[in-house]
Amino acid sequence: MQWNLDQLQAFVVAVEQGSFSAAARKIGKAQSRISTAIANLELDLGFDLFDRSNRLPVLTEQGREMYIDARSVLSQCQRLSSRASMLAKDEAVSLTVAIDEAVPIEAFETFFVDVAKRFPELTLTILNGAQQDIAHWVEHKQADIGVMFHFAPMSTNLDFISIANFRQSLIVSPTHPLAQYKQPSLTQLKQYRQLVIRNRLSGEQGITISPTHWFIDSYYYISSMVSHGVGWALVPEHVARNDWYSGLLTELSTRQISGSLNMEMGVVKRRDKGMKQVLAWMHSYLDSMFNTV
Amino acid sequence: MQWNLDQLQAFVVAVEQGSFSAAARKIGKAQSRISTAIANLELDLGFDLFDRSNRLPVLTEQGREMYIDARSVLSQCQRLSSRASMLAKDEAVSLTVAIDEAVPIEAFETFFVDVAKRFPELTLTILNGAQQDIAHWVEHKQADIGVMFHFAPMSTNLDFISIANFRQSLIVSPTHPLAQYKQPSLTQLKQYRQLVIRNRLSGEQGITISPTHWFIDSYYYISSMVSHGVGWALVPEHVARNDWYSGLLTELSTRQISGSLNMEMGVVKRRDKGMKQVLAWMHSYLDSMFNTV
DNA sequence: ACCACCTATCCGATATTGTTATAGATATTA
DNA sequence: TAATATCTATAACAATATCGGATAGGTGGT
Repeated sequence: MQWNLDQLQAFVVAVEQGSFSAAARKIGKAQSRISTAIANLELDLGFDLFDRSNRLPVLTEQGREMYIDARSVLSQCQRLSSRASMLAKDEAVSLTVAIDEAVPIEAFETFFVDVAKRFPELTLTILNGAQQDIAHWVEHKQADIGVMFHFAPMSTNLDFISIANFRQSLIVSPTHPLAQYKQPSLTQLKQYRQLVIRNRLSGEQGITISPTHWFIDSYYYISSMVSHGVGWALVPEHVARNDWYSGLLTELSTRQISGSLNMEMGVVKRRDKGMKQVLAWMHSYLDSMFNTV
Repeated sequence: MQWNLDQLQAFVVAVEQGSFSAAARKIGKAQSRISTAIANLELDLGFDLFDRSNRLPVLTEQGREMYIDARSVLSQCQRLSSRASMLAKDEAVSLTVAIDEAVPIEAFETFFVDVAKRFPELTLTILNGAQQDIAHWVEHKQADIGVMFHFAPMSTNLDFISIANFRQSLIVSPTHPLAQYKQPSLTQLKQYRQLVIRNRLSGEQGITISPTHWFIDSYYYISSMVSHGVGWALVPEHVARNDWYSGLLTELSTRQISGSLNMEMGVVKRRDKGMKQVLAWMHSYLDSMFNTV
């Protein structure tokens, strides 16, 4: 392999322009350069790329194959260049987004499509983890940005920007004693076991009402256990919605529960990391996605 | 973009070897070349790739990104080179296989996996078509090789190499009058409409027994019409097998039908096309796949 | 302090690449 | 058929880049 990119470019442009002279004009070099470049390339590859028996060169069968490969090499080079110029402007070219598994992922499908459209060269990595992993990943630089729920203040290294509120649902199994009450009172709730979300790492935890309660670190485990009659729980509305429909869970009124039942969903990022263009764009996108509709 | 492949190679090898000197030894060039190559590359990209404050150079954050891109450019180049050397040896680098839709495709899954293993640089295209399309595609160079059934002699331009025999099944709908007989006689069969396969282009056709018959150009249309009680038909065993199980079709004995009920499945290729290595390999593979087990 | 090994830079010889000019070939047009 | 325009290939020569070797300066380990 001694051929070089100039030869490849000469070849590709010649194919696309249909003649060596036209290619030379297009690139802005002397015609002889195209001619010799392609001749050398052919010498190096070991076969002819063009059939020159006619006035205009026409691709040989092998040339047609090489054209495909040459174009793909050049487009890889272009990708390298464009990513390099992003880096030169101190812009990010790869980004890891960590999303709480309890966040409704459907809401982000169009988001990711739009990211791909807006930043075609961006290498995006998506991590999906339990509640407690998200902030941890962001804080320890395994993720650039995270989307998660929270109740309590974050580590001081992290910025939390709220982008949406979710109502919490009070759920029980249809066979649970509480299921007979449409609007259970606090006293009634306190008689039964409550399953409470609790962040394994930070210790951050949800609203605790009943004196008998278990802490669990995943909303999905919680709703599964609730459906088996282990107790009652407060979970984000969408987490349990599928199970209402299938009859595994019943939703009860939360009117008797004092205090805010809203959970914030938001974006976390490291405080020390600059708000690069991509991050800024993502944030304003998510903000308008959830807050203006 | 004025950087070149030598610079990228110097960069990549330097990363992998951990030092410029080691990279120079590895490539077999003077150390100064690596040093200047990388310096020029950095100058061109607009940022440093290595942090040289320590004894050994260590990748910067941007360098880490560029390393990924550089490696992918070089591997594309390698692909181009290896495909070029195939072409120089007059070997095929891309191949189109056309497969009759009536051929059981499951039989070819491991085949394609093995092709990919044996010829990693091969660009494979698979066409799936009705009976009559296959030979046509191969004859008109839209496919290099075809897998199909046949009864009658082929065009003289085509080689047919038999690789397997399939039994034909006699099928009727469970509600069809013939379904009451386990072993229908020829006389009985002649009383009802037969659905016969017929190649739209070549006119090649299957065994015709009943004086009242329709010609249809797809086995799947045939078995679908048979299941609706339109008539009876002879089709390759596997085409109808799913429908036996689901009760849509009944198979009857073919003992009373004289003549061969075997269909040949085989490989077609143009007679004028040389048996390149890939084709030879494919043929012997398919041969042993069907004939030695 | 010494040694081994590293990177950056300078230097002269060499090779490559680039331009211009020209010759031969092939379509188009009058 | 002859003139014209346009194409490719190649020679001649200038500009530039690349080559290996030598050297200077730095760093880490003994």
